Amino acid sequence: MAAIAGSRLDRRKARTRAALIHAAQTFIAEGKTNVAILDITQTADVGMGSFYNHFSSKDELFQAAVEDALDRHGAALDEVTHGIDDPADVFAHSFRLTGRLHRRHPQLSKVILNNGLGLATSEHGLAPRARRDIQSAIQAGRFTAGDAELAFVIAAGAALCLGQLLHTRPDRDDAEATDQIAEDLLRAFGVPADEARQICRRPLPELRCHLSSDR
Amino acid sequence: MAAIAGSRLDRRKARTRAALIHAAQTFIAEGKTNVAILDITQTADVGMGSFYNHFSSKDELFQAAVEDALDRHGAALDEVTHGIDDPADVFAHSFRLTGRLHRRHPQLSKVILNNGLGLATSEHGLAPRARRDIQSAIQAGRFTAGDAELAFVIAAGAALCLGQLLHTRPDRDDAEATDQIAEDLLRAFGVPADEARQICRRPLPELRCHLSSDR
DNA sequence: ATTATCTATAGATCTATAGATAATGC
DNA sequence: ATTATCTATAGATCTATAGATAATGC
Repeated sequence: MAAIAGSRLDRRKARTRAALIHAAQTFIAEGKTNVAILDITQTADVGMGSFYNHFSSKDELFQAAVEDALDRHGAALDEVTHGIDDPADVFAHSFRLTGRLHRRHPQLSKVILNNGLGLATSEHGLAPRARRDIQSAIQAGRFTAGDAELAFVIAAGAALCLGQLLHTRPDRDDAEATDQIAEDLLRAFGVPADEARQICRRPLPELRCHLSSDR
Repeated sequence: MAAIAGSRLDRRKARTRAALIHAAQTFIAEGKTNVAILDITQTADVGMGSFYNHFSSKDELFQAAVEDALDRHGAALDEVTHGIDDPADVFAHSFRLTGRLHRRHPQLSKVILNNGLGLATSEHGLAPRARRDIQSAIQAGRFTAGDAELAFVIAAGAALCLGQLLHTRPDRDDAEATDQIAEDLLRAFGVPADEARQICRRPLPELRCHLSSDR
């Protein structure tokens, strides 16, 4: 929509790069990380030679593809938590949105899940935000947990495994399961039960964009 | 030690297979799943042709290697929980042993972690045992959690992310962090705080064998 | 005699680049 | 004139097997 910065040449280049990243995400989501570079460029509808204008190896592309997915997720999180002051509430909103991601944006979700525990150590996406929120909540006295890092371990692990569950059990209600776990986590971190319940029942705003690599 | 079943020929075959699996685990633990089959057979000190006597593709070998790691872990869990009746206690022992695995048997741990969320859906290793224990504990009234599957999601996620943490933060005390999370989980599942604390402070027996693929 | 292993390699596949073409800038 | 793209391919790499050798069974 709005013209992206740079010359037309820059935009063309960005388009090719985006096509490669999108193709890579398609393969990652399918668990096919052994595809030939030619397969990727064909899926991206781009000449084989163009690949090396942007990435010097398949690994570099895949890393960029995961980072792109995490950044989309991160942008969605920022949007949904914008303007919320209570860090416990921010944390809960982020977790609940993440839980809804898996069904609504399965490709994005699968790229993140396929990266596995990389999520927990990444500086993009959910991890840095959850760390920040947990620390803030502890400092503000909203969480009584003693060790922010251990609280993060529990939350990040639950977010990942929940995603896995929602993909392997299509019969389960995603919002219900997600909100239940969010509530459990708040309680585990020291939020009173009734308040935890209330926070996790607030309506979640709809998202605008970011999210889909199939935009 | 004790003679393994079968003829000498069978034992020779088993030795070759084990060498291939062990080599595969070495590479998986390093995150190198793109190695050539020749690299694997050389690491296993086995002829290239022998590979196809045992596996029809690299993928098949890697799957077997992960399964072997999970089974070793599972055998260790069974040993450490043998004779314990209270399912909450069995669960806690399993979790606490798993936490100690990462530093004591880093290769085994890394094979499991590298498999990522596959742990949660596998029928080998921790997952089936944790499911069983959580269900038993709920039925026995030891856990008050309403949904065994969601409790499992939280526990499995925590076990995985904890492993990741213990590898990326060598300064952290592994037993302390593990036992703290185990205690948090018991409380989250409805065990009274003082009892949860007590369970997670019991001494853990030393293990005999299984565990190391570097035996 | 049978079975598993090893060595060596044909053929398939993939990577990375060279050189040609097309699009944009000025 | 410059920059990005495309096509085509040389050379590297890998897979899967054929055929030879070694170990075990009887």
